[in-house]
Amino acid sequence: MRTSNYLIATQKETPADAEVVSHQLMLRAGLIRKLAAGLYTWLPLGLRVLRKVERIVRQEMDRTGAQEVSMPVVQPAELWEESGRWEQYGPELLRIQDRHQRDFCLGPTHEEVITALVRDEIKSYKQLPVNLYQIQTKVRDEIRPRFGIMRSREFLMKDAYSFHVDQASLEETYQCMFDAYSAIFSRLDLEFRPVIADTGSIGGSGSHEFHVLAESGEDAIAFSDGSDYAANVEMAEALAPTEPRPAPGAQMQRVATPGVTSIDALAEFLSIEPRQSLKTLVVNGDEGGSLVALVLRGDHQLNNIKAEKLPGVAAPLQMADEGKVRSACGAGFGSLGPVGLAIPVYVDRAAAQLADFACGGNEDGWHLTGVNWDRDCPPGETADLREVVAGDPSPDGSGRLQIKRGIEVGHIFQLGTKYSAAMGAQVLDENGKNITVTMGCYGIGVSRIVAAAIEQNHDERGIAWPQAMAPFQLAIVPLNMQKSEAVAACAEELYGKLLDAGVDVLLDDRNERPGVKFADMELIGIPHRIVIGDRALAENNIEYKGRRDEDSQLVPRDDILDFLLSRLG
RNA sequence: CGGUGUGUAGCGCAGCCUGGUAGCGCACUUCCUUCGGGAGGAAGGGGUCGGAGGUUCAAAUCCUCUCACACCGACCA
Repeated sequence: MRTSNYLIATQKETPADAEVVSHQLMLRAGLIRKLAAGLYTWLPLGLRVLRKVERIVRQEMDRTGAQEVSMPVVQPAELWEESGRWEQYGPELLRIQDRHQRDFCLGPTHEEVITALVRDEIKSYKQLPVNLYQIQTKVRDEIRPRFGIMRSREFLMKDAYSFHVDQASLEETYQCMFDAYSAIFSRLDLEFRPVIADTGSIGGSGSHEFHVLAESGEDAIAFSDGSDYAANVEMAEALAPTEPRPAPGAQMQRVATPGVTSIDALAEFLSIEPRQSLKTLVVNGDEGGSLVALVLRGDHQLNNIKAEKLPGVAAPLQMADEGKVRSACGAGFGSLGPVGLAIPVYVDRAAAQLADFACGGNEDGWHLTGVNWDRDCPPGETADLREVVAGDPSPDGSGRLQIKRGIEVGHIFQLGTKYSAAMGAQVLDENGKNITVTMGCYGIGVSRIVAAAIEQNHDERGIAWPQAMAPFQLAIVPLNMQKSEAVAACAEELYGKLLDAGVDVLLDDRNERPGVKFADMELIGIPHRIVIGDRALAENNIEYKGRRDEDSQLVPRDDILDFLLSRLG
């Protein structure tokens, strides 16, 4: 490709509304342009990157024996009503009507469509297992699109769905997908980790997320420093303290605390550490109007996922209305505590371990100090409620947890029969009896990978693509090409030979000054660059520089082709 | 959805407080010079100032409504 007739839409200035590096660089390097909130046009250069990622994903999926299909983006409401998700999915499901006022949605995912397909097409256990996938635009009307392509309302996703006669077959394919995902992210040269993930309302054991590690990641991941345990923090169990609870050492006292409604304020008021106090959160119960109290140590944070799985607690988790709390507990937020509380109480394991603690007095403006479980109030039911923190013991018993941030780029999931049962996807088994098929689903955020790769691979001059996803592998930068016949001839000759060798090469034949060309090629992130100029050419040399190299090196003109081909692999 | 903030040329911004017919840098077009790290000069093109309504002789500027976008929050006891 020649830059003279290629859309190089680079910008010197960073658009004001781009927050994270990948978003800024994607705009500056001319990979994408915003159309509306969370909606982006892919420019030629960006699309090349996207296609390269897509190609690797497709190759690895095909290698596992999965078969590619293509399903409609527009899906009829009836299918979603069958699965129950027309009601359940919420406003993220972008709903539309056709000219006959029939309801449709734009697919955020394709479980319904694929299950309907398999229900109609697959009748015998002999046809299973089967794994079908597509690489297609998904639509989710996100509450808050963010970070450019990272959380957008339209995005490119690889989604695969497997169908099985039993759990054992599902687990086999699941492992196969796990391995394929690892191969994909390795080929893309990304630093990633598979982590144990939440299975949501579906339950079951099998779900992993694949995270690319990056500071700007929206998810927190907990790792053990003593084993290969890794989990999304929302899933990481906070183990019960091993030491027994200390014996009570203080008397319970009622203390006036006017205006003190937060743990920090309480700790300061009483001159204690937050970890010596309790916070009491009230959430909606699963029966109309019921409330449940959740008690945590003052310095700990509630884990919503853990909380909403507790019996009696409404899912999704919802904080109770303050008015209802006041009438049920006698005080508003900020003055609540477990002593004398008339609603069901769950106590976090760490909170249950405290003695002589401070907590709200269930009376506005009053707290209690020197409180002890059993003696002063019933210990309620103990549960794991809190978010793990760095330094906690690893749930697998070896090592301590570290917390890092990650960008979720893949998710694999053992679905079981949630959709097949709801939609009646059955096959005949070897005894001629109908059985409901067991399903797995496997997603990769193809467009998100592009942003994640930039988060991991950039410097002050721009993007530094991993080789496998660079829009072009090599840039040829001829200097003063319009005047110097020697430079032009050499550049054209090399360009032709590299094209013949199958290299993705970009010839910068614009009539621009050298600085402009260098800056553009670096911003765009092309991994390899050669410069052809009269000066070096007079010595029969050509200059080479890798995108991450400090300095350039001279290579004899006769050797340059071999030199480059060996570098490019 | 709540809070905060921003909408003026493709991008980045000034002008608004104190109303008087719109400006700067980059980018773009033409010409000359320059040509190894985002060149210099000259001459140009491009904006109904997000939209609607109001006040006024006069509105980018003041008032009302509205739309869009961004960031923060939705973990608070």
